[in-house]
Amino acid sequence: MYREKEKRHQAILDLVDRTNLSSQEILRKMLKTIGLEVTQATLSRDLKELHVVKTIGEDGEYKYAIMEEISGFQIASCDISGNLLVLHTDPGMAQAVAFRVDALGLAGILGTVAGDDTLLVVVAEGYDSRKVRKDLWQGVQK
Amino acid sequence: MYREKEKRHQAILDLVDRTNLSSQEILRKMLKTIGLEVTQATLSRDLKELHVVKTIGEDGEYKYAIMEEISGFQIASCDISGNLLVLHTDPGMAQAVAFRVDALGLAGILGTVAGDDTLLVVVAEGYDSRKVRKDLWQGVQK
DNA sequence: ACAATTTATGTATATTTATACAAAACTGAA
DNA sequence: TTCAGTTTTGTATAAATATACATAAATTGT
Repeated sequence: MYREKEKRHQAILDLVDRTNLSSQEILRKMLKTIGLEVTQATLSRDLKELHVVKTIGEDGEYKYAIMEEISGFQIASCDISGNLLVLHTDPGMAQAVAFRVDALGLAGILGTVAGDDTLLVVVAEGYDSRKVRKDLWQGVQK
Repeated sequence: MYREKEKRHQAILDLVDRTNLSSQEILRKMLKTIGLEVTQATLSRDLKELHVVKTIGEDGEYKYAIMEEISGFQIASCDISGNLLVLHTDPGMAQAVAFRVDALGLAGILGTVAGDDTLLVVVAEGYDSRKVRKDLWQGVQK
């Protein structure tokens, strides 16, 4: 069941990113439609872990959003080793950062694997890791 | 009484910035100690206006904080006219930005006056407005 | 495989936050 | 000043969120 949580976390980040969620109850229903059934209590805990917060949108309405630091500032370092980028993040933030990186859809990135505070980014063959890092960094800054 | 609200908003931003507020009730009590008595309901509305959100701190505990965009991203423009900087912000954000600017404590800045979405920054004599703008911008990013 | 430990989740509920509504305070114009 | 319109606030309460506690599931070490 440990995998369920991860999957759900991904789905949550995804939904938070793409839609305007105004309450955990709505999020719960959305998750239900994709076969992920949990209670509001669990979502409260998930959101806390994921650093997703209830913000005020441009329209003045409440809306859940990923905390801004995630998109850039919470990356502590980004080193290169061959065709791998090794990113260190604040504790527990690797998943969220990975999500952001994936969302960039950079051609030079084959995929990511995230642990708790470390993240591996696999650079595609024929791409310069240094260049990819630069693109990643730029893209991730908002 | 219109002035009370402004004063309170300043105080709120100040407290949010300096202390770890975990609930509106605590904020209410703090404000009370400095002679500002309002109900939780009013604070809920204040925080919405000020774009102050309940985030998760580094220690994993809940904590109110000014939304990050405020510190930089919500500045739409920053023009120079003589010894004045004229900043335009998103609607209702001028106060919050002014607070941030004041907090920088830059020697080249005499003071700020904020409306709703516009903010005047008075540059001290003997300082280059262009340089001050640069410092302000830099300081406000983060 | 088993026991011990850790992690995840639901249930029930406490706590916290948002808001409908009414009243009060303020504003601008005549 | 007085009136009409606007804004702010409190009260009461609805709505939303967090968590104590119990249990189940997963993990670890043997």
